[in-house]
Amino acid sequence: MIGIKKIKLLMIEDETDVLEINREYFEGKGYETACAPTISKARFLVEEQAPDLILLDVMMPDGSGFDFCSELRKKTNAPIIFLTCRDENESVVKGLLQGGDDYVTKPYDLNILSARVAAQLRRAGIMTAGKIELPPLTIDFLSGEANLDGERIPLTQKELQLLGCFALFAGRRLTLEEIYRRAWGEMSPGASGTIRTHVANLRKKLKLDDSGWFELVSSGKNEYIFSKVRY
Amino acid sequence: MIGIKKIKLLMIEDETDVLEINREYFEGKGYETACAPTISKARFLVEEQAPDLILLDVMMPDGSGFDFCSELRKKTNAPIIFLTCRDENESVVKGLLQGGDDYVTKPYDLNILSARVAAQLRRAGIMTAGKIELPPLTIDFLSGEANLDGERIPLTQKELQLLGCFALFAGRRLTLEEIYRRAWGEMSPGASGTIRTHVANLRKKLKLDDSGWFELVSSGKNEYIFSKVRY
DNA sequence: GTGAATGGTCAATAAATCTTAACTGTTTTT
DNA sequence: AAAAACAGTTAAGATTTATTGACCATTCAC
Repeated sequence: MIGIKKIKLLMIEDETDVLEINREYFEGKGYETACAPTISKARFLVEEQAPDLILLDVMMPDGSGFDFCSELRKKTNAPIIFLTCRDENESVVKGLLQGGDDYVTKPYDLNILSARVAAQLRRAGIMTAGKIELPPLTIDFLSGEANLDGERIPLTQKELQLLGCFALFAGRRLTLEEIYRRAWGEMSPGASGTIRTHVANLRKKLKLDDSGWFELVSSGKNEYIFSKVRY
Repeated sequence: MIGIKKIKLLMIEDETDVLEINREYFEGKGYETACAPTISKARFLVEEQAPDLILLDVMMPDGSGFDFCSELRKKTNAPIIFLTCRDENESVVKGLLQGGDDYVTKPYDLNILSARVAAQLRRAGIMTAGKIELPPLTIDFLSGEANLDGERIPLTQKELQLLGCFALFAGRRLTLEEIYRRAWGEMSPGASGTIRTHVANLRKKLKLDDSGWFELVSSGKNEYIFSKVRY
C-alpha cells in the first residue's frame, strides 16, 4: 500500500476494546500500529517508535489529551488527530490550537477516520515526499524513475532533473537558461547542445511523440513547453 | 527569492489604482505579475500565462468573481485568493465552496496578503516540489544537491536516493533490505557492500561525524538509523 | 534567396558514478 | 575462546552517464 516501509500509527486510547477494534482495522489496511492505554506509556512509545501519525483520545486516565498534545509538539511533527466524545466548537478549536491537525468525534465511522488519516499523511508529505505528481505522470526521485500511466521508466539523474523541471512548470514556457540554471547551475557555452540531447532521450524514454498524454515542444525561441494534451 | 523561474501572479481587479499598488508591491517581492481589469481579459490571460496563483476581486464589471472561480477550476489548479469588501460569513463560505483557497477582505494589509500568498504557494507545492525538508537539511532533487545548514553539497543520484530515504524516515530503524528495495529494487547479493560504501560517502560529504546536526548510525543488526541530534 | 539561428539526431569521447572485492576491526553468537 | 556476523574503509575496474561535435533540416530575418 505504502511502499517498502510501513506507516506507523500510535493509538492513544484507554478503552481497550475500542483500541483493539482500531488496531485490527488499521493493521488490515497495511499500517503498523502501536497502542498506548495511558499517557505515560504513550510518552515512552513516541520516543521509541517515532510514529508517523498519532490518534489521541482527549480523556485519558492519567491526564488531558490537550495538554499531552502540546507536549508532543515539542518532540514530533507527526500529524495528530483528536478522538473525542465532546463536539463543542470550543473543544475543537482548543485541540487545533494546541497543535492538533484534525478532530473526530465519537462514535466515528472507521472508513471516515481512515480517510482522514490518509489525508493527513498526504498533507504531511509522508506519501508524496520526493515525488512530483502530474497525473498520469509521477516522478519518483527516491526510486529514480518516472511512472507514466502505469509504466515504470527508469531515468538517469539529469533526466529526472530535466523532467522534474518540466513537470513543475507544466504549461509554461521555459527558456534554455531557466532550465540549465535550475538543473545544472551557471550557464555554459555547450548548454544548448547538452539540453537538446537530454530532451531527445526523454522524448524517447517517455514515448512523448506517440503516447498521447504529454507533449514537449520547442517554441522556436530557445524555449521549451511541456504540457498535457489529453485529460 | 523563488529560484530560477519567477512565480507568476494573476491579479483580477477593476480598480486600476489598487491594481497598480499591488502590482508594484508584488513585483518588488520578486513575483511576475499579470493584471486583468475585466473577467474577459482574465479568461484570456489564464490561458496565455498559466499563472501560479490568482488574486480575484469578487465584484467585477463584467461578471461575478464567484462564478468566474468555478469556471477557473475547470482549467487550473492554481490557488485562488478572493479579495472583497464584503465580509459576511455567507460570502466567505460561498467563495471557498466554489473552489477558492482563501478569502481576504478589503482593506487589507499588503504584508498579510503576501503572507497568505506565500502560504498558498507552499501548500500547493509550488515551492517545495521535488524537495524533502528536515531542517536544517534540505534535499533538492531538481538541482541534485543537499543543503545542510546553509552549505550546498552536490550529491550523486544514489546518494540523493539514499539520503532521501533516511530523511523521509528520520528517527526510524531502516533495515538494509528496506533501503535497498526502495532505492535500488529487488535485493541482490552485493547489496550490503554497496550500501556500506554509499553510506561512507554520505557521511563524508555531509560531515555527519562532526557537523553535530545529524547522526547516521548502525544498530548492529543490518539496520541504520538517521536522526537529528541537535535542535 | 541567402545567411543566421534554431532544433533534431547520432556517435564518439570524456567524465562520473557504481559496484565489487579485499582488508580491517568490532561485536555477537555458539 | 573460536567462529560468525556485522561494520567501516579503501582502491580498482566495470559500467553508466554526460558532454561534445558533426551533420542535416527547418524556420526566421533581411
